[in-house]
Amino acid sequence: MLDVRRLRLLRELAYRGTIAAVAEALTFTPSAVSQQLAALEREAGVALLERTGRRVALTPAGVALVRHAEAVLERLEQAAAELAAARGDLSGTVRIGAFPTATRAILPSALAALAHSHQGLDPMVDEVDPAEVAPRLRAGELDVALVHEYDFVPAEPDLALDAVPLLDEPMYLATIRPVGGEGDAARLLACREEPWIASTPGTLCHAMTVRACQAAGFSPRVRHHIDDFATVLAMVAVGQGVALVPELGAADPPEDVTLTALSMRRRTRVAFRRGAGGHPAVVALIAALRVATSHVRTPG
Amino acid sequence: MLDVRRLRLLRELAYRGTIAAVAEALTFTPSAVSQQLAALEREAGVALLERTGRRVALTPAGVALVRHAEAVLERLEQAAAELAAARGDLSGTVRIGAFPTATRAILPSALAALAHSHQGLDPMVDEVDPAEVAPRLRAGELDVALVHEYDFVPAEPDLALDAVPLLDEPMYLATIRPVGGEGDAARLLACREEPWIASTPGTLCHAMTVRACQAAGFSPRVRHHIDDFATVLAMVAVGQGVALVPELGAADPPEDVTLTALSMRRRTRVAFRRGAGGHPAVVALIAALRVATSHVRTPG
DNA sequence: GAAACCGTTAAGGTGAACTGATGCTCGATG
DNA sequence: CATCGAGCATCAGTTCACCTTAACGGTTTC
Repeated sequence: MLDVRRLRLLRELAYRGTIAAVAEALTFTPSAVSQQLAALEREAGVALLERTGRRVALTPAGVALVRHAEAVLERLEQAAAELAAARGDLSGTVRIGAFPTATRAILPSALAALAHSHQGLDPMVDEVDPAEVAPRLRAGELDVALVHEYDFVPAEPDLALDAVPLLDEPMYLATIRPVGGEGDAARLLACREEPWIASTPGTLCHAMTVRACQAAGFSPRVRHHIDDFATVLAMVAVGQGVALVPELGAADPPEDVTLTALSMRRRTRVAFRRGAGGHPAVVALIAALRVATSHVRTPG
Repeated sequence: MLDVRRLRLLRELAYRGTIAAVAEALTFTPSAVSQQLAALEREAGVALLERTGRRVALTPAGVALVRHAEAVLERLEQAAAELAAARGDLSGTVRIGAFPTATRAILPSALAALAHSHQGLDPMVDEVDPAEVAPRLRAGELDVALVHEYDFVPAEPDLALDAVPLLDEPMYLATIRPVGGEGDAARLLACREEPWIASTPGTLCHAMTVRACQAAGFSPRVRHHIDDFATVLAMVAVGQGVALVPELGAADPPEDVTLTALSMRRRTRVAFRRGAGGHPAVVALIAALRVATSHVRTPG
């Protein structure tokens, strides 16, 4: 019988591309991963890995096997979720991953709601880099994660993960003076000469600002890199530049700031391992998130 | 992550009902099975087994978990089948289980066809007790098996196994003198005073004869217990009794024997582990069986 | 009431799997 | 072209999980 632990290594290899990365993700040494994959290959009787240069790639047979691995792992996840539901007590730790912006804007009230509805549940928040969310969910280091998806910055689908929509907010253009024009492009173009305030380079929010401006036909001159939208608005208020902020980041804006609604939107989703959607802790957390965001949520 | 090997033990327990039987089926000691199931239960956090007297029974949570185990094992079987197909060479051993009657009547020509079409394949036949077919298929000791199903003796469905129909033959009443009457019941009743020749008690074929007569309204007086239908016909020919034989057992009957076709039938199916239907060796063997039985097969 | 059966527990041995070290190949860099 | 680093494979050593043996307690049956 094929060893599921080894299949898990193979799946991880399909996502990460190198044995070293797999080893780091699952806290093994590369040696162990190499040995186990070699054993899997021997057992399979077919070449699953192809040594190309100093990397390894999956053969077609390897890719096919990964699909089966996904299915098996999903079903095991379902089984675990059902056991947790049968356990009933709903205690234990839920590990939540979130970007800094989501942490500040959504999680506090969600955790309050969760504490109220499920006292036994012990939430544990990890602020994680967006790129690390998917791997850490797969590896079981996180149970649920909040992920954003902007127009112009689509999230790539992950076969091992599932997600449900949570928020769908409009984006606002934050300026000092009212902005004229019709349509997103015209309004952004009206600010092409202004200095811009964006998030830290490398983040989704940063890419969102840059790409939106590029779609309007210009490259923004980014003066400040600030992640917290409240701070961003404060900077806008004192004339340091203009910025794009989502509705959740634009609550209670400074008086001097003008917010112009755009048609572009930010969608927030709750991601979890495929199969874990029935896990009572996941269900409870999603419910709490919905409660916490019910005043913002717009029908998507 | 739930351990699939342990889930396999749990599934086997669902079928067999005692830990000792599971241990024997999978060639472990009862101690090992007990320990592993205890570990699974600890891991699950829910009671999966209920100690009732000197036996154990599955709790509802245990039953639910078994369903997941079935699904996982089926998918692993599929993966293995796909790997075998990718391997392509189609070598190795196929273990075939069959009742004695099937062995004699079908397998020789099927194996000849297989040897012709797939030289690399190494068939290995095991004559097995009907009751042992399902467990040994599940345990991986057999890859395919021929199973019979008579009217009055339906086979019980097995969630872990799959099967395709192979044969659907009429049954014959073998006598010395022509039998009058219309309908199966009338014809059998005409022989109610005759001595009967049936198979060994405990076999399906034995049950078939007894139940058919009971359905006709009498209990047959069984004088001889003989499994081989050719021998049965020879006994009928010398006046030792009457018998029910399937078409495959009635090829080339002795001159003195009268065969009266009945409406009751015997269906033969090829069983294999769920998920293994795509395994090239299974595909090849089924094809060979169809070739070997094509002269008998009636549209079912 | 004895015997057979079944499941659990404790103790001990074995093998699988992981770590750490070493060597090799490939690719990038100056 | 030489050097360096990244990445994978292999080998030896160790640890730990799992299985077996042995012994015990409870239950059913004759």
